[in-house]
Parts: sequence; structure tokens; C-alpha cells
Amino acid sequence: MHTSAKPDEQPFRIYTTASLGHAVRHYREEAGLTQAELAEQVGIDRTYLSRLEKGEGTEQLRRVIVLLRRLGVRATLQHADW
Amino acid sequence: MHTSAKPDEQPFRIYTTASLGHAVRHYREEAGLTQAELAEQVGIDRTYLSRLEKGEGTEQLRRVIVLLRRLGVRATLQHADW
DNA sequence: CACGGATGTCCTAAAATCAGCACATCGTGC
DNA sequence: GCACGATGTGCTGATTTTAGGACATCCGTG
Repeated sequence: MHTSAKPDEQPFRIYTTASLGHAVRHYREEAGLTQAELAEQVGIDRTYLSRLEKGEGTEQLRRVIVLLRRLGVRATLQHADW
Repeated sequence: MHTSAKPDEQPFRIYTTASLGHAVRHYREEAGLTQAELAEQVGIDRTYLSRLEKGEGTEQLRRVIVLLRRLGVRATLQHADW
């Protein structure tokens, strides 16, 4: 018990807004939150979160970042050319 | 010449819209593109890209994804809890 | 199968974003 | 210092998104 707590999970790769939605749902469920709870905690509407998870793709980045922070998820960017 | 081409770069961690802006600028410059060129290639306005790189934070995720794809950048999500 | 909680979806008004122009500023080369 | 390309920024209208309510659907559980 000195380095990592949940190391054995694959990161999600985000290609589309739909894949973002899947990831958010995964982390939300893992956190044991309902849509209503998470939405309220980050100040967005529940129906909006529902649509986001379904991948409607109209999200504003600012809201997504708040959402991820709340879920303890880190977003990283790196070269994909290999 | 068998595995990776540009392996020795640190990934960018995205905490805020400002850090996204920095990352986009980094990859754009690395690609040798001007704002006008990149903006035109992904179908957004140059002034909008300028503001995005400055971190104004009002972007829609859909546009950001197109931008990253164009720059050959991969976005990933993973647990940050450790 | 009735109930309750969670989620999906339609609709509208209200709010926020984006494009595009004009012009300012910054760097660099001459 | 001037010219020129690249970038920053204020502004406005047109477009798009979001909140919120209402209701449907789905799924466990008793």
C-alpha cells in the first residue's frame, strides 16, 4: 500500500463524443452515483448528463472538465503517431 | 525503426481549458502550422482558434476533437486517484 | 404485477457560443 | 524605423446549446 490504488484499469481513448459518453458513464457508475447526483454536484441538468452519456456530442469543454474532475479522472493528450 | 517514432515526449495533462490551449498550441507549432492554416483545415475561424489557445474556455468538445485528430494527438482518460 | 427509482427523450424559452470583420500588437528581416 | 506575416481582441448578429418540465421506459424488488 504505497503506490497505486486502482492501477489495473485500461485508460479510455477518446475519439468521438460517443466514446467520451461511455467513459463518463463508466466512471460515474464506478463512483456509485446516479445521473441526478452527479449532475447536481457539478451544476448541470440531469437530462443534459443523460444526453452526454449517450454521446450527443454537443458538450462544452468547460462542463466536461468539471465533470471529470469530480469523478477523479485525468485527461491527457499525447502523440498518436506510431 | 520498428516501434515508435516520437516516444520521448511527456503527455499533457488537461486540468483546465487553459491547459488545453497550451497543448493545442504546442502541437500546432510542432506541426509547423499557422493558426490560419489549422483553422481552415478543420473548418473553424482563425480568431476562434486564437482564443482557444489563449484558454478562453468556451469551446465545444466536438470541435476540439476534430482539432486534436488533425494534429495527430490522442486523448485518454484514466483514474487520477493515487 | 404494482411500486419506485433511475434513465431516456421531446419540447420551448433563455442563454451562450461562433463566425467574421476591423483593427491593434508583436516579431523578424531588411 | 518600415514592411509584413502572425497573432490578439472588441464587437455584433446568427446559430447553437442548455435548463427544465413533462412524460415514457426500463428494471429490480417485494
